[in-house]
Amino acid sequence: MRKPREEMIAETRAKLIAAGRQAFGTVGYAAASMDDFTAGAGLTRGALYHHFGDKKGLLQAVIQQIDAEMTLRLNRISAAAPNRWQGFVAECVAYIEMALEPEIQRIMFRDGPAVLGDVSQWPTSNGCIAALSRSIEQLKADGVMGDIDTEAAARLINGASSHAALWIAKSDDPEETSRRAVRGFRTLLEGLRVKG
Amino acid sequence: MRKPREEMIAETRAKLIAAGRQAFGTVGYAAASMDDFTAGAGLTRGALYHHFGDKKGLLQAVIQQIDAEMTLRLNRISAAAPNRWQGFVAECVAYIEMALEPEIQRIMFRDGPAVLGDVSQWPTSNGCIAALSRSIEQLKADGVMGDIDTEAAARLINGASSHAALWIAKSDDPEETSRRAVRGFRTLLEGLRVKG
DNA sequence: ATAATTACATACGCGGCGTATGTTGAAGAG
DNA sequence: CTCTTCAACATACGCCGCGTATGTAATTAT
Repeated sequence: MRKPREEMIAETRAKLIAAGRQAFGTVGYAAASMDDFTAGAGLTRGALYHHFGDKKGLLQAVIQQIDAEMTLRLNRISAAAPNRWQGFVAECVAYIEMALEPEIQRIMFRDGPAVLGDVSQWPTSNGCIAALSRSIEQLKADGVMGDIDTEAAARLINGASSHAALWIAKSDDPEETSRRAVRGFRTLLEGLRVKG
Repeated sequence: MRKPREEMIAETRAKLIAAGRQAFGTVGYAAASMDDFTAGAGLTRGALYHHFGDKKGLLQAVIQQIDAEMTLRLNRISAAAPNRWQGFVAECVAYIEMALEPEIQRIMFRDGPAVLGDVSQWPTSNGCIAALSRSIEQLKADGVMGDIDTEAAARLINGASSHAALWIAKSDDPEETSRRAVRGFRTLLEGLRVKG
């Protein structure tokens, strides 16, 4: 073997991130015992502190990983749409629906902001905001969307989406609530569209 | 004195809520030591557990108090506007600006949801959502706002507002960012208005 | 070959939380 | 008026989790 060393290290890091992600996503950040989930990965807290500095550092790494996955999914969805506007709407709807997944919801929309502050401000993990901004910029260039500050629009839409997801997830009838939220959201977006 | 007993009890409760509110609003919920801030109020953790059950119970009481204050402020603002639509917009803008206040931001938009789950779902502290919903309902009845699910609209707007506030608060130039956010927000609301 | 650094594990102390157990003073019964 | 009872707290104790300091084995550098 050429580089067993670096591979082992990368593997250790990956194990810790996976273990933390699992724990944070289920019991939540505060209730996740470092002793417990590192032991579950066959390691100790020593490894965690060595690689990530502290508990927050691991959370940051987990968020970065999830954000990358979300960004990839969003890009694929918008690319698959027949035109830019529909791609944009699909992207937003997908964002709401992703926020329904318990792991994403808990880590990205709850504990993340609470522990690290506004996550979208972190330069390492603003992939989703950036993806939304790109879509909006293109729509404005195409004349499909009216005059609105790009970043402001991206953040307002981001906020509406994540809150909508929380609303859906906590409701008694998530399916029905999801339909209501998505319909309202489409109406909201339609208001930004230039009428032809 | 007629009822010194109940007054003392209410005073104790008020002291605990005030102390917790101060601590939660500055150092945050997780870092707030119950021993410390109860001692600051001349009490002990025993009083806290007696009245509120646990730390989360106190947070809930604090949130309820703040929510009542916010609701009152929002109602006054919308009532002071020349017409319903302007009152509604002013209400939304005020909501953004309230979310700029550190105490409100920290407790209502960060630690609250992280610890208790979606706060707007709590029957005791959904005053702001209810206020928004009432305004929207009236606008729809007046024919000023188009067809959109009332609660969905309220929650989407609520989410956009709170996220906008986070964005503003964390930015390098809050004044400028605030202007951008409010402008974008007005554009967003304008899209929901029935054109005449 | 030895020195130095990396990648972890182990050990220790501290602080915070929850509970179990007092203690005091006020309300109600006789 | 006295005794009982219960509410409104304070005190005491133990557990758990975090952070750090230290130890150790393996790899790399010289």
